[in-house]
Amino acid sequence: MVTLEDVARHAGVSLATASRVLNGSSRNVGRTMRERVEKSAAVLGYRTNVAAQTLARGASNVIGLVVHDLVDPYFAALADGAMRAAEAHGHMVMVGTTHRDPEREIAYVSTLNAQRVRAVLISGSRVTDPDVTSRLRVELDRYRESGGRVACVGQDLLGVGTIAPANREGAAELARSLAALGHTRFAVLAGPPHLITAADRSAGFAEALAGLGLPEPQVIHGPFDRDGGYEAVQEVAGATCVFAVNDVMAVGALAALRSRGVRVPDDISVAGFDDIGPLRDLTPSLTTVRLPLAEMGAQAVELALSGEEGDEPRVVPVECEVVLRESVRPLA
Amino acid sequence: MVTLEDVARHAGVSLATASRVLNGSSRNVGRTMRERVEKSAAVLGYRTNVAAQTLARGASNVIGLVVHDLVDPYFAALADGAMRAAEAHGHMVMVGTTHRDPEREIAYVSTLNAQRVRAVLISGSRVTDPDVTSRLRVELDRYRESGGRVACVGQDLLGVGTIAPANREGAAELARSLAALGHTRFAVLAGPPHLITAADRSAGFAEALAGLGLPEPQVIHGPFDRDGGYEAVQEVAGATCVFAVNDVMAVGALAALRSRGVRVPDDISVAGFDDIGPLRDLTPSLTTVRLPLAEMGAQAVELALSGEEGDEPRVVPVECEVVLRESVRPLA
DNA sequence: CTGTTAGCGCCTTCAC
DNA sequence: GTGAAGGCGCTAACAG
Repeated sequence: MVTLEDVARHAGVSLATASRVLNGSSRNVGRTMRERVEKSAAVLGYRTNVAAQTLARGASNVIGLVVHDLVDPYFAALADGAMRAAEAHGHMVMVGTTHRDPEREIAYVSTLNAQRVRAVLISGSRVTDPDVTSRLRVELDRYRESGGRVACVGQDLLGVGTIAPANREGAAELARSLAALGHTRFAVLAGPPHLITAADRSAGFAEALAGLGLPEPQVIHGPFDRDGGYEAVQEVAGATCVFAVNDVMAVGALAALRSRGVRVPDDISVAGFDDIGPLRDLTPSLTTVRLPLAEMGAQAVELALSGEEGDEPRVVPVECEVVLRESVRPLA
Repeated sequence: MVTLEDVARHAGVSLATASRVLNGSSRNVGRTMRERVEKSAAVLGYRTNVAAQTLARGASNVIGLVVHDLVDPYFAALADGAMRAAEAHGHMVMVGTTHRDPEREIAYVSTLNAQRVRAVLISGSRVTDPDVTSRLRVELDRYRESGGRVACVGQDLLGVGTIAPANREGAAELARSLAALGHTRFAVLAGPPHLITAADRSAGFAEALAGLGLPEPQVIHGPFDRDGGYEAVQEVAGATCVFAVNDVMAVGALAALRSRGVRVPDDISVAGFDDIGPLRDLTPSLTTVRLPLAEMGAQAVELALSGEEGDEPRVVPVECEVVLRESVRPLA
């Protein structure tokens, strides 16, 4: 293993000088020495030992990202955006997948703290259980006390900078668009009650309907994934339009309806939420609420990295946009 | 920032003892001291400084994963499998996304080397350009010389342990299955010529047709992504069955056909390759060749971590399985 | 079983 | 502009 010292010796300069030219210091080094060092480094095949650098500097150049499930295109898109932004700052991204277990979210923050990552990004819905939320907060606070930066994508419940999608408003807007098409009887595939994102979308939708004087939607709970949508839609009764609180569930719903010979949108309309890229080519194409996922990931990086140590955490609202597509049709 | 020394002092023991109880050492420590240390650590909120640990141990506990594009479900699934396996070993995963630029693959290996990661996983198709391949090899060799482990998912061209999907055979098998259904005139959406995965699948398909005495397929090159499939399929002329060398391209092809009012499978059959999970609910459901993506990711981790320093690199073949679904229909 | 003591590789003030 | 030297937090011999 080639060390800085090897390079310095080979170049006939001091360790300090070698350090200054090889690892971005603000100090100036003379042309001659600089070139000698660079050449020696190249010849010997020197690679900075980031661990040593991190130890000496007290700050690393990696960003930790905690997601629920990388296979879910929602998080893949978020991660992609975060990685692009991180790279622009010269950082790498370390990913932790909780597979939807909130306890592992806490464990990851601890692990990332141990890694002394530059920043931690928490993404995905918060849960209603105040106990896990507060334990996560404790862990995050501990991390921040030692200089760590944190940002969250989702609900502003952690006392940290947050990229906050307008789930409630987006769902409400969707409800109004759907109602404008003549629908009055709705069903909501609402996901699990303990997931706040799901609950917000469901509530926003219902509130908008109430605001229009329409009857309450039929609310069906279930898992937040494809199979959850598949199962939940079986219980729909009497609705002309189904709102799945995320696109992945909507896909499951479409599959279930198709398998039962129910035509979408002829027999029933379906809408989702998120506007997942890889799902754009579904047939029928899915009416949904678009969230700029990649951007949100990038924003989270910027938010975490920006600002001073003691700043009040900022909350950055993210607007959604209703996208009407084939899976919904106007009611005669 | 609480250090091991703080904990040791607080517990009234030596640094060594504290280290032994807190950071998995094989050495034994007496009940009393052990408990005192654990309590102090908890009270003070101690978190191991992994950078210091890595420096002292000369080995980190993170695994580097290089992918082409995380948003591509192929890589998301691979990454998921790798992360699960890594976690079983107590490792975390750092992801680098090349966005399909081979140069960045090389750069990432260098960066991951600097991080002194425990292992590097290279995934995604190799390219035909011998220059970039050899430069990547040089970088990998440098890393391995300093004790790094490497595994590759794809073609065995890097001189490292490799998880090698049977692209050629899988495509050949698919060709035979399709031919058995009565198809004789095929088109292949072949992706870019420089991507070996694409080339292998295309070649395997053509060879199998030749072996059956069938005419050569129409081969259409283009990008390896959704839009590539969309564009390429427009040039298809006279085929009754189209083979897109990956599922994502097949989705693009389906979209293009639909937009032109061409019905699948009634007017033309379409097949893909990979069996991407989130695409299973497409209509019509996609005939494809299944690859156990998550498993492959996990296998890559095991392969990289296993074996002795100087072992001959192993090549682990991965079999594919043809999955016939609705997008293909027997020819009258 | 427990403590002492060198480093691990690099950064960074402080002199020159 | 350049060099010398202490220290970042932890581990792993080596003694006791």
